[in-house]
Amino acid sequence: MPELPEVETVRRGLAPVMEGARIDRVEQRRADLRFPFPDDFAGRLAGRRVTAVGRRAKYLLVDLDDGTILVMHLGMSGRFLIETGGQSDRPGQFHHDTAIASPHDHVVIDMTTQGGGAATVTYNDPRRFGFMTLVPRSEIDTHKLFANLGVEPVGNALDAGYLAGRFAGKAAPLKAALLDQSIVAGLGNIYVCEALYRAGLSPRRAAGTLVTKAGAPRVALERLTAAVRAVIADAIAAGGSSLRDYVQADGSLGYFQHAFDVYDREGQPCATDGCRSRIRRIVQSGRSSFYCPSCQR
DNA sequence: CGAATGACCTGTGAGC
DNA sequence: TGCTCACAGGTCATTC
Repeated sequence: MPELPEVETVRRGLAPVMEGARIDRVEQRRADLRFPFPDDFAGRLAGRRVTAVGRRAKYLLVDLDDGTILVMHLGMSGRFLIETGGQSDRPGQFHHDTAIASPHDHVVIDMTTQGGGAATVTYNDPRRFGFMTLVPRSEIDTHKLFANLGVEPVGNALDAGYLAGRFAGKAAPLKAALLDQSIVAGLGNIYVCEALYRAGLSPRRAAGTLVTKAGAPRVALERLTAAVRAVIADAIAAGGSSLRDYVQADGSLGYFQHAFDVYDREGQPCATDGCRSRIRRIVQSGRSSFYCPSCQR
């Protein structure tokens, strides 16, 4: 899936089209994605005006003028196609009405933008691990999906002291601890691998070893905190990573994948100057971890 | 309780 | 060329 930087990139693509727009019609083409849609999903959206497009962790939050929030998650393969004023971001597709529908276009949202033009946003998701639901604004922090989310890796909430508190006594490997959305919200497999490389820490190292007996962050944890923040910031600045399924909401390609040091680079030379090792792949919690056995301890 | 595993889906690329 | 297999950005339920 899109991890946090990709979701943030999608948010930035959707916001200028959706904010201030009126939803004219929603076509829901199947009863469920990962979860069933709420009852009368399309009906509840029709006629609503969008007041803001936000993000929390990997969730997109579309604020509506009736006090509800359309919550959308992209799963592993979700993406949006945006068409405005006859322009489409799907290659070869010029207008919604004449497009050859993809079998994986699951939700089509027709809108009138703030400027008065027509716009269509189509949600496409081959694997259907994504979902959409509606949550009252007043419940957004206590809702099951959000109540246990950890801090955002951007902004000031993530610091070494916080991570020390969460890692203390943990036997779980750093890879698992960083993927845990209740600790840091929004990290995924790619950026955890990259952050651990930048911090010079093995994905297998126990999280608790980065904390002193007194509960303070060790220097390595300071490095890791900075690495997480930096890799996420760099990826957002690059417009995310475009892998198999993921393209920016405007159809252009993010380019952070060219900046990967370790992810999907098994057998290739380590990028560190003077290091003669090759990147190794291991499986942890059923996911691939890529790392340099020399630089990461 | 924490940690590991399988399940949910389809598509793609590698290897034979 | 066509087949089979491993694997893919994420979570969630189940099991130890």
